[in-house]
Parts: sequence; C-alpha cells; structure tokens
Amino acid sequence: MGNLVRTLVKPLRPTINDVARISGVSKKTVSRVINDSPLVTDKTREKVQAVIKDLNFTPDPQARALASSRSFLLGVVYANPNALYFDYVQRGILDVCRAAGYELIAHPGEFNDDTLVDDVMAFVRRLKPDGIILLSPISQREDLAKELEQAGCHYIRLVSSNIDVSEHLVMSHDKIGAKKMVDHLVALGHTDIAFISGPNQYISTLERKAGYLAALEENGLEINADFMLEGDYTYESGISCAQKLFSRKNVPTAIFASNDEIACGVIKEALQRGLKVPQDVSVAGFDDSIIASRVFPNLTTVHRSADLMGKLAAEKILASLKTGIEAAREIQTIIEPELVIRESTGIPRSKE
Amino acid sequence: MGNLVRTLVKPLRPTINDVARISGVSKKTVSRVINDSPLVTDKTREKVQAVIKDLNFTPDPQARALASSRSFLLGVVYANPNALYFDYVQRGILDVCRAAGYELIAHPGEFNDDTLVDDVMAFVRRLKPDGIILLSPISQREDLAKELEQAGCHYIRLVSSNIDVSEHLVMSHDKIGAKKMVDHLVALGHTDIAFISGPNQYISTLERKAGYLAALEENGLEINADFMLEGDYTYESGISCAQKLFSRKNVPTAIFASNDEIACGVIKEALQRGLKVPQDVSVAGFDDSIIASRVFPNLTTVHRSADLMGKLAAEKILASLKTGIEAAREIQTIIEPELVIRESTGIPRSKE
DNA sequence: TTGAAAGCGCTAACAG
DNA sequence: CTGTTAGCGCTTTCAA
Repeated sequence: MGNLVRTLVKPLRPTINDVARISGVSKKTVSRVINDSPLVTDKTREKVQAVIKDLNFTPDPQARALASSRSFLLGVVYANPNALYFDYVQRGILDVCRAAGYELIAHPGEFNDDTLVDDVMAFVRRLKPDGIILLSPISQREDLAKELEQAGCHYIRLVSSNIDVSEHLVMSHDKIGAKKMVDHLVALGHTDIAFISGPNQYISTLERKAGYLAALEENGLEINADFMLEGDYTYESGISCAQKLFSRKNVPTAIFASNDEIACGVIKEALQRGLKVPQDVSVAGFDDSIIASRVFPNLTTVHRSADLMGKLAAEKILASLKTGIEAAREIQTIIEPELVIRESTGIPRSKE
Repeated sequence: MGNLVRTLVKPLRPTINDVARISGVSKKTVSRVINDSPLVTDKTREKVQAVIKDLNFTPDPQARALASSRSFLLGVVYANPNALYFDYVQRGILDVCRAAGYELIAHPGEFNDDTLVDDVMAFVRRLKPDGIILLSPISQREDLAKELEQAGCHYIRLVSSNIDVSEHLVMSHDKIGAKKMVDHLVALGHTDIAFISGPNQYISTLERKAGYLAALEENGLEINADFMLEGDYTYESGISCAQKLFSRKNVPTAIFASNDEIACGVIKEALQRGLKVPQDVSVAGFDDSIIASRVFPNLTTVHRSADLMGKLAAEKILASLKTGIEAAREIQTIIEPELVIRESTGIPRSKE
C-alpha cells in the first residue's frame, strides 16, 4: 500500500528516482535524457521527458556537481573601479547563463592586491566553477591567468588588447575606438586636441593613447606633449587636468578624455569657468556610461558594448565546455567600439 | 606502500576523509569540528584543526549542500531599473557573505511580470539558497513574499515602507528623507516647490510624496496641485515634466525630483532654456547615485546607504540561520536617509 | 564524547 | 540502447 501510494503520488520535489520509477526506466536512462545523450531511443526519451515535464522535475545542481566534475557555476571576478561596467557585463553573462541552466557567482577583488591570486584560487577550489570570467583590469594579471590555466579552470579575459589566445579572450578594440574619436574631432576642424589618459598601468590606457597618437599622425597633426596629461579615470582627475589645460596660454580647442568620468570633470571645470561646451571647447569621453547621457551637455563618447562582451565571454565558456576549446575559438573575440556623437563636440572656436 | 604514501602525502584537494585519516579520528568528528559542534573535546578539536590548517582544507559546499539542508548560497532578486542601486547593495551583501563563507547568486527578474513568482520559486527549488534578498521594487510583491514564506525560504525585503515584520525587512525611511529635503528648501526661503514623483505603483514613490506633503503642511505651505507632476523615475520624464513646469506662467522656484535621474532631466531642460541652476531655479534629487556628483551643477540630493542595506539584509539572514529568527529581529531594520547638499539648490530668485 | 553505516541526488564505469 | 553497481564529500541517524 505504502508502495502503491508512493508510486502514484507526485513528490513535492521530485528526484531522478521518482522520474525513473514513474516512467519505468532506470535512473541512468533518465540521466541520459537529462544530459542529451544520443544513446536513448526517441521513444524512451519522449516517455521520460513527459514524466519530467509532468513532475516538473529539475535536476539538483549540487548533486550533479558532486557526482560529475561540472558545477554548472560560472564565476566573475571584478575590481571596484566601474560599477556600471560590471553591471552591464553581468547582465550579458546572466542572459546566457540562465538559458543554459548555469548560475553566476560574483567575486570582487582588488587589482593591486598581492593576495588576489590566492584569493581567487581559493574561490575556484571551493566552488569549482566551470569557468571564470575576468573583468578589466583584473584580466590583465598574467599571474592569475597562469594559475587558472594550471588549475585547469577555463577562463575568459575581458580586455582592450590582444593579450591572450582567442579562446581566452574577449577584446574591445579601444585603440580603434579612440582613433575614431580623434578622427571625428579632426573632421570638425580641430587641430589642437588634448588627451587626458588613465593610469598607465592599465592596458586600456595604453590602447586609447595609442589610438589618439595614431590618429594624430595619420591626419598629419603634430604631437604636442603639453596636450597630453595623465589622469586616473576619476572625475576629480578630470577637474585637475582641465584646470591645468585651461590656465595655460595655449588652450586646446578639443579635449579627449579617456573615459566619461574624466570628461565629466573637464566639463564641470569648463562650465565653472564660464566656458561653453562645445562652443568654446569640445569635450569627448570614452565608455558611454550612463553619465554620458545625463550630463549637460550630453557627452560625445565611444560606446563599448559591455553586455555584449559579457555575453560573448559566457558563450565562449559554455561552448568550450560543451563542444571543446575549438568551439570557443569560433565565437567572436573582438568588439569594435562605436562613436556616439552627442552634444559636447562641435566645430572649434574661431581663432582670435 | 601505496597505503603509506597515501598516508603521508598531502592531497591536492583534501577531503574530509584525508583530514580524518591524518588526524586519526573519524569523519564525523572532523565534521563536528567544521560545524562548531560542542560535542568535541578541546584536545581533539585542536588536533583536527591543526590538520585542517596544514592541509589547507575547505569543506566542499556542494557536498555539504547535498548532505545537509543548507546550501551556503544566498540569492538576490532584482529588477532592471537601477543598476547602481543593485551594485551597491550587492557589494554590501558580498562583504558579509564572504566573511561567512557564503556565496551570492544574482537573479534578475521583472517587477511587472506574471511569471516572476514561478520563476523565482523555480530558482529557489533548484538552488536551495539559504536565503533570498528581494530588492526594491520586486520586494513589494506580496505574492512573492507569501510563496517564499510558505516554501520555508528565509527572505529579506529591501523597501521604503514598513510592509513586513522586522525579521524580513530592511527599510529605508524615504518619507523622512523627502521631508528633510523639503525642509531644506523651505529653510532657503522657497515657498513654490514643485514635486515630480515616480510611478505611483512603487511604494518609494508614495513614501517620498508623503514626505513632501508632510513637510509642506508642517511648514504651513499650501499644496498646489499644479506643482505635483508624475514622472516615471527616468531622465526623459524629468525633461518632459520640466517642460510643463517651465512653460507655465507660474514657475516654481524649486523643483524636488523624486530621484536623481529625473533631477538630471530637469537640470538639462533648465540649462537648455538658459535658466541658471540654482540662481533661477533650485533642483533637488533623491538617491545620491553617481550621477548626482557628476552632473553640473552637482546635485543636492538624499543619500540612502544602499550598501549598508545590503549588509544588514545579509546579516539578518545569516543571524536567523545561525541563531534563529529572534537574532534577525535584533539587527537594525530602519535606515534614515541623509541630506547631501551640493550646488543645485540655493535661495529663491527674487520675485519680480 | 566518538564512530560506523547509510544516504543526499546525481553521474561514471562497465556490463549486458 | 539500457541497467547495475559504485561512489562524489559531506551529514545524519543511531550505537557504543
């Protein structure tokens, strides 16, 4: 009787045993159906799937993780700097994850931290994620990448430069993005274009600066060392660099800030001094973060599709998990940033 | 020989068996040590802990989850609206989580979605998180809270109003925050203060509006229906409401926007029309999001400590998991928002 | 206070 | 193509 009841009743949280019992096959066959094994006849598969659906069965990820070597978990390691960047990337990853039945675990870390590698490796050992996505600038850390590789943990690096093989890389081509912006400024008629960089330790800084220099050269403009300042990707650094720029006798007609935060600082300082943007000075940013379209005047900037990068990263990992590393190689690796022209750039003020 | 080697070698990823074997006790005793059971002599405990440390052993969370009923996972469910809010809250939660050996899984959802409850419950059934944190506005959904309760899943709601018992609540007292802002405006000398609300379906909207009304009343100012507009928490709605306000014959001297996004739209429209902020019109926001300190002029706003709310939520869950529900009650439930006075508010323009 | 045995839900070998 | 037998690493009975 107990047995009969047990046979008929739908369990609250069904297990693979319930499915097996009710559909009259073995556990292993159910397992095969769950895992899309080809070694099942269509008829059996359909029967089992009907029961799975009827029971509203979902395999327990923890049990699967324990039994197999996969955990159905993806990790993302990121550093403080840019909350929005992280958020966009996370959304991109999650879109892919959820569709594939994977979960995402966020793990914050510090770029300049000696314990970063140990910390991340401990995280990997504990959670056994099937893959790790490294956001910029943490993605630059070669020591971390090497450790991950050695531990056999599949990782993807989101960066601005070609620092790894394509199965480990999703790259936003910042150099091209920066070049596009300078080309835009030149097309408007600017020749005195200043550049405020980020910290030199970041690859993104180097790439953006390289794009700036390449564009100047290609357009036959000379490089003026006075027009190149080093900021640190913060709003405050934008203000202080702008103060320097505006207090000189030779004020540039355009200022290209290497991110939107800096650009906002520049605009703030310009407006503070009664300069009009873009009539007196054009200002451009990089990132197309939310503030770019909130600040006045709306910022001309370079858009990098962070959510797309997250999406591609997740797809690469899942592809290599499912089909092998070659599959990861075939997924798009390079994103080309796009110019977003808004209100903060215009023709240069007439030379007096 | 094989046995001897196995006895001496430190395994790469040690298990509880390794710890037991090397320290010469049973698995269960090790388990007791891991779980802080009082049923172990200090001597045994110390011996085992030394081995744990030496081997660098960490229990496998997936195995623990499978064997026990706990998963050592926390879930956070959030909706689109505010990327930064989510990010801050997440950081607060993660601080607590990491220290306690818990992991966080982010689960995006839609506030106005019929499938939200089923979707979240499926998530809960699959992952078996030990607790769920509901961010605003999803936290408003009574149907979700009820289901979670029934499923025996401990949940915490982050909201702006007193909608649940304290063990399930972390509340930012938006009404008081809004009131503080209006008091500030009144103190500056404003009497014509407009209010742009968010969507009426959100509790935060209702609370902020209530704060505005309460402050007017308390200061003996009359309520002018023309000065109350409904926005939807977006930048664009700020622009369109400002257009209405500025095109009337009776223009308010101050505009209190119920979030920073709206406030930015208002500033944009003001500057566009050649109005100076705050000389011609004062503008205030709510949230103290990053844009508040990037926009020109820097926005006077109300600061809610989102990371603190996340931290408290995580602490409540962990406390009730460890010590019981009473422990959760004793952790701070209400956050009082603070005024942040920046540049966008000032004395009213002189009446002509 | 400690330990032996059983089992959480699933997958991996290996037969058949 | 399908089923049987183990066992993942841990916790939980229940004894001792």
